[in-house]
Amino acid sequence: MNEKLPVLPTTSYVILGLLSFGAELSGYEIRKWAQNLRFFYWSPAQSQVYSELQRLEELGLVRSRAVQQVEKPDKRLYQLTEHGGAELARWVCDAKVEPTIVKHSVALRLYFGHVTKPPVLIELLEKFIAETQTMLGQLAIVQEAMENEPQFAYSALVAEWSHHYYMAELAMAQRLIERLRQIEVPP
Amino acid sequence: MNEKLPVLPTTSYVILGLLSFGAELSGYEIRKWAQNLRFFYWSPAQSQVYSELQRLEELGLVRSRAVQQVEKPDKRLYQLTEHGGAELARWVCDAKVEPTIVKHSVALRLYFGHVTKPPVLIELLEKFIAETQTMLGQLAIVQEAMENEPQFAYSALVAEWSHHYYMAELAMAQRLIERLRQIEVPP
DNA sequence: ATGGGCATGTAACGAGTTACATGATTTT
DNA sequence: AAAATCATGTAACTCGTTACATGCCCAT
Repeated sequence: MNEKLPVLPTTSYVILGLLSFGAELSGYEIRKWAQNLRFFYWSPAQSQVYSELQRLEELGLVRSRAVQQVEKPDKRLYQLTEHGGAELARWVCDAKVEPTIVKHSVALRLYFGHVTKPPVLIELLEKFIAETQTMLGQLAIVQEAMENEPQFAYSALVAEWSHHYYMAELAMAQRLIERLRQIEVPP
Repeated sequence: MNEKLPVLPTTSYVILGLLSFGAELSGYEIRKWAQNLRFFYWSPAQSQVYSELQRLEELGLVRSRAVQQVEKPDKRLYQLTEHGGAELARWVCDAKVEPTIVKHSVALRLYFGHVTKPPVLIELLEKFIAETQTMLGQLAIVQEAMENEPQFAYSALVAEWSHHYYMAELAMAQRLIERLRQIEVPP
């Protein structure tokens, strides 16, 4: 088995990683957890999670068992195999550092700011600030749930990283609004 | 024409936006310019740019003309149509603020830090710092080229935003290394 | 003469989304 | 009674990448 493991997309490692915390998880649970990573890693669609799980099982990186539940729809619980754990560790340790992918549509729209007027851009940045504050609020909830849980020490570290990132975004958006106001007045 | 314009991917607006600076551009030039946006907006593959241009022309948002060159391969130069300019302005002003997509594979690997040991993670963060410094260097070159060019005032603003972002990433990675060193020693 | 930059494009594939379908349970 | 949550999955599609193919110019 897996003599020549195909190159897996990062989404696969997200799934392997979540299973590495030890709990047996359903596709549904993996999906919900993956959404909490959206602060630093865009989470895939629900259907993507299920198809990735199928592939990972075919590759022998995860194993599953069906659970018949009383008065609830059937569940399939997944866990990491030895191969899966080894492959995850290999990826975390040895994979080369890829540049971070950012798709910042607000920055992009500001880049094309000449097609409109500063007040419109200020409004855009104000909406962005509101969005960012919402994200910070959601992040705080996730952070609270991890407090003093030693198994989530690294998760907490990354959450803190995200927190700083969103705070910096907030500060920068506010500074840009100030700048745009200065342009707005003179002519 | 375009009574019902399909929903366009952001990549389309990147192309329309670059053409909105006024110059007639070839696919090749658009691609090269788009790469300078990678600091805040991941640039698409070369083949993607060409196929997007074809679609935009079919939709009447851009117009092209072939240029026969002496002793050089033929060139096709694109420019924005009125429709294209209007659609771009509509997008910049009216499109709703989508959450920023981030795919931070280093943060993700740190999140799964429990599968390895702190020294490995420190090494990972050091590589990340080196990568980030490279990005800052490349950004500085782009920034220099825009200095005192009034048509690129907004571009310069966004470049500054990116600069702050990478500086914050640098600071955070350094802080995380300190933290990991503290974990490393005691047990 | 070898490699890099200019210039365009196609074919095949994989990643990822949207929408749909089903059905039970729990909460409002 | 309606809406949200739990739970899984398929089908159709688009986005985007990789690899390939071509050919000329320019610098070393």
